[in-house]
Amino acid sequence: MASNRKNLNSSPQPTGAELEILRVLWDRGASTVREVHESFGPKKDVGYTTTLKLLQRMSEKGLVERDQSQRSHVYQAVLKEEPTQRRMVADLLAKAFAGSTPSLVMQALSAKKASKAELAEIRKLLDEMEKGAGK
Amino acid sequence: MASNRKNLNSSPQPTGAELEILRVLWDRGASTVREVHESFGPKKDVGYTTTLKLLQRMSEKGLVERDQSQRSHVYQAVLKEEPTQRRMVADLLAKAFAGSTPSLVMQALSAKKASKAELAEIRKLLDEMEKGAGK
DNA sequence: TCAACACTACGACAGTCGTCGTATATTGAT
DNA sequence: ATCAATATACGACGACTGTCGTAGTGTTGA
Repeated sequence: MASNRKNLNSSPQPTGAELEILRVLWDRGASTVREVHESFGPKKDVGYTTTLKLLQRMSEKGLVERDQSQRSHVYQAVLKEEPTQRRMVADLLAKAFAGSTPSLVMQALSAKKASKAELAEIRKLLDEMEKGAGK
Repeated sequence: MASNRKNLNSSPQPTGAELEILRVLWDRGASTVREVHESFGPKKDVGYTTTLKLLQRMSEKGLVERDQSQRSHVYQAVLKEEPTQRRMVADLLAKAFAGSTPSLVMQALSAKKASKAELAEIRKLLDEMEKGAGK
């Protein structure tokens, strides 16, 4: 029996709801369930125990880590922001864009028009990229 | 009763497996189940009826359309490639990147290094973008 | 001290996903 | 006419998701 052939080594690709929670954890750092839950504000109208359950399951999966030393457990992200984003964008790139980065960038830009400052930032990225990518 | 509040108007966000099928349909145009199935090749080792079922469900959801006039039904994508890609990248942008397009572009570039030609193509995109986005 | 409150644990549920197995119908060649 | 090959239809299953309800337990202020 060669193992469960499902995750375990290759990171677990967070689901939509999990991602929303990770965003909060990435933005505010280690937080209690209550803090995560409240930072969803009036949008995302969902029960407290839902957030709790999600966090507990994420903990089992190893997406977050929890400190149980206080009465209110404190959770923090295990998955790091950039690598996680990279994995997800790479996945989308492969699955939906047949690997074409320019297509993806194009749709990203047309989906949400970037400010001048952002465009400049991207240009700078390209410069650095080109330097590195000699060939 | 104000409707089911679940899809119906806003397109259904294809799942991973559905996306793989859409890719085939986008690339080769209308195809039979067999054609779709075979174009997965030896990778994606899955039964024929799985592909069939997927296509049937996609048809129910309105993601694809089928022509039953032949014995082998012919399926074609209803969802158009670019708008679908745009929706998905917009979604990822919001959920995982807190709306920062430069971050997304950065991770896209570092996930799969682009060729010089591709970098040039992206640059061109930026030029056009900047022209349009006067402010 | 004790009632109101805050937290976690746990189980449940309906819906979706990807995957098949099996039944049935159609076709084409022998 | 029959048989093997090929299609579709359909139901099922286990896993996973997002969502709660409820029970139990610790905390605290009047």
